[in-house]
Amino acid sequence: MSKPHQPRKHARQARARATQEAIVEAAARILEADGASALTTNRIAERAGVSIGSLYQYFPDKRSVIAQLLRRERAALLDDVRAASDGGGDPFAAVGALVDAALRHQFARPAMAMELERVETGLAMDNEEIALAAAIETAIGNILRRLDPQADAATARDVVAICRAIVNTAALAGETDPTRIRERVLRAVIGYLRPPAFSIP
Amino acid sequence: MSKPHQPRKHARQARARATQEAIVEAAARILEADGASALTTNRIAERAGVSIGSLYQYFPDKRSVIAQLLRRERAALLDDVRAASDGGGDPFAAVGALVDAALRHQFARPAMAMELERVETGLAMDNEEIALAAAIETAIGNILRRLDPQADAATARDVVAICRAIVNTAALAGETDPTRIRERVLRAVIGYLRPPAFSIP
DNA sequence: GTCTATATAGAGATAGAC
DNA sequence: GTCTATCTCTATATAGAC
Repeated sequence: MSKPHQPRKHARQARARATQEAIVEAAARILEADGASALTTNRIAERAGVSIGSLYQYFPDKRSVIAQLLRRERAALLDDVRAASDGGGDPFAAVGALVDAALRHQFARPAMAMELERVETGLAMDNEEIALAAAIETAIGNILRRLDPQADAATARDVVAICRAIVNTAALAGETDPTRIRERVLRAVIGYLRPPAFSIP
Repeated sequence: MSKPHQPRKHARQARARATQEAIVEAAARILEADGASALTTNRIAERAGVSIGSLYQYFPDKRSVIAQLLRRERAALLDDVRAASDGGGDPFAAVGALVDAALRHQFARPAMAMELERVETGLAMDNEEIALAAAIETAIGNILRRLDPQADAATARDVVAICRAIVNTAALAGETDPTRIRERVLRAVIGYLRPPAFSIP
């Protein structure tokens, strides 16, 4: 059998996927290194090693590049959260695993996560993003209800918000020790979930 | 004595101050109504009822308009926090007053506060802003130490972050009842401050 | 001192050669 | 399919009349 000189269809598709992923990852790296204001289509193309024309071959506009990065990150978080909810029966351990997932997600690339959040707020969510966000909220709610039977959608949102806020603030202030931050996040989350025994004035 | 037909110096200064304030408030209203991406110098001038040329008579560049808005908001928060720390001896009441101050600040104009935060992150702080932020942190730390003697700068940052995060998330999700939100913020903050009696896994 | 008109720069996006 | 060159738009900021 001679060497085929025309790539098969799925080989081309694989190459196309790789290029798409390179573009998305280039956007991630720019966010990480230089922030949201540096995220221009020309820079994305340059960093991805393709021309601006090629970028627009793969994505209809800038927004869709960011949207795909968002989907990628959210899908990874969803996987992590679901894995956390599989862990055994101890409710405290489950919440601990949930916090770990959130921290891992936020701490893997803290600057990127922060800048992506900033960009996200200015973007309308499409259907797939809404579905992912809802799935994450549901999965988190399932875990939280093991500790706090009244936990609802607002509870899940608050817990995510607390995790993000403490990690982002710590990262901005130059903290780098995840265990110290984990301890603080857990205190806030557990305290939030279990109504304190003392009275609130 | 005839009607003076030339304004005195401090009258001119007062007019100038009023124009400056009108420009800053116009920026605030644009953030509130249309978000950070709509905050252009032309729109600020238009909304303030002056021409773009006049805006640049009062501010050297766009950044300094935003900076003055930031200073205005931070100074107001500092006043509120200091007032909260004056209240009597009960540490829980003091923390409650602190949370109320933060909520009042964030809830007075939630959309504006959120968008201003977004803009802020992309801006380098000047000396006056750094001083204000430090003063706020110190004042909060003084209150927190009444409940938690180990409270340090990171503690104060975390508490502010928790307040902001829960309020912003709630506002984004369409919640409007401040008392419900206050209860959740207090649970998270008090839980964060007092190490729980049960063990953390 | 306030305006209109405009210079300048950089963004997103497209056209058309190869 | 990928590139270079470029269009178009909109932003910040300035110039110069009044």
